[in-house]
Amino acid sequence: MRPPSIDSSSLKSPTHCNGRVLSGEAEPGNGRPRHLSEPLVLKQPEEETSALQLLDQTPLRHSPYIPVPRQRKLPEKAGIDEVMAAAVLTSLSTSPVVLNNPPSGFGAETSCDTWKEAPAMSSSCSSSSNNSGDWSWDPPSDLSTPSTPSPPLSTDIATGFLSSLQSDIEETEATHFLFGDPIPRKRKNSTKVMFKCLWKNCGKVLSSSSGMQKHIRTTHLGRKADLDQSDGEEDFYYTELDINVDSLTDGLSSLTPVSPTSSVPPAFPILEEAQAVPPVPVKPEAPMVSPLNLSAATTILSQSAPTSLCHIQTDHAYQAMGPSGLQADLKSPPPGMEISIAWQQPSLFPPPLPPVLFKSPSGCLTPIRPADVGERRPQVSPMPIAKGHPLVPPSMPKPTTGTRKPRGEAKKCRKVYGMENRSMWCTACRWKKACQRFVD
DNA sequence: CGTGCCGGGGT
DNA sequence: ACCCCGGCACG
Ligand SMILES: [Zn+2]
Repeated sequence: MRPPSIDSSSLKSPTHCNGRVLSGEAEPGNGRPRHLSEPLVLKQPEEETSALQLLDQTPLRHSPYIPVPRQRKLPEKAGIDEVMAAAVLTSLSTSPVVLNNPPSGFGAETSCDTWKEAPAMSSSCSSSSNNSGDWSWDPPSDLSTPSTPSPPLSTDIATGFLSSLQSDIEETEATHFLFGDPIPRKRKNSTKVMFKCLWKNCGKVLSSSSGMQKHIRTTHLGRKADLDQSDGEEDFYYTELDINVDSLTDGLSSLTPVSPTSSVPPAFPILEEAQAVPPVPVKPEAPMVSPLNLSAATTILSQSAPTSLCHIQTDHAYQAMGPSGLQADLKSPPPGMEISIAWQQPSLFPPPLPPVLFKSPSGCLTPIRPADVGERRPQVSPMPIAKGHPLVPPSMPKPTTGTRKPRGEAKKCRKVYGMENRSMWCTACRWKKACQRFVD
């Protein structure tokens, strides 16, 4: 259509004379990451090393025992539990603090976000080759958080959600690792749900969760029978079984692997009204039953590690992805050695700000983005399908004021380097995308 | 009004 | 895939 003018085309020469003229002062003439051969590059190893050291400080060797329900032993392998705990602990300690929840810390909402960001998170946590996101924080071959396979555990994790959305980080975690996603919910078919008691020598099976809870409460926890309140603690002691009435699959139903086709991302039916286990089950008369107190601990645990157990965030996936392979070292870390953080910067870097670890207002370090609650403004509708109800038409819908996007408060490349040095920005910033270097 | 970045567009 | 920018929410 438009007759191309020679001028413009020549100016725009896509080959190497990129159009970015401004900010050319400090630049050799063009290309942004063109300083590979500069002596500065030598500095890189050092930075890296220090970073590594920093990491090393984590209590990796002796996991100090975690305040975990002692009674809470599942049918088998306490060993795995330990491993799990260790893993969790490790992750936790590696990432100093992850709970930096802005004002609105809601249950359902949170999980909603979780699912959304979950993929990204898991990718940087344990997954190996999952670059689903456009510019997901590309995780180097990161091998930590061994997704310990645990048959029985997984069984109940598959459904654990239904009972308590935030029952236990362990389970939730495992779920995420196993599926890398939200979990499809349950069979839509003619599947009957049963609840099986996991207590030591009790294989009781009931058809209602409330019944099961009651059973556990009274029979195993030795609680008052009349007490209707459930602490959510019971959830740990029973599991849910899907009995396929249709094809009579029977058996254990095991978990139904998420089918790629029907992932139904948004549908997160967590409506724990049945026993609305509050975040802090501080019932007015809680005796001092040991197993119960744990519930508190558990809760805390799950809070302190909300969805994001990642550690260290390598910088921009963008430039790192470059064919030049700047991140050579994260290729194959020596066996036994995990965490091979290799944050790098193409080159020159009179760092106005150290790129790893950022501290949040609360004074804690925030290694990686919380994988949720951080952004996403149009998340809205904590409650799905609000079927046309003449009542309360414009009540909940608080588009702007209600659902405010916190927007991280860390200075990003733009501000740090300024418009002048735009070439120093991380790729994401240059493209007006979520900053990768100074992630919240 | 600057900043951060989503969504969408161009190549 | 790379790159850019309109436009908007947030401060
Ligand atoms: Zn940036």
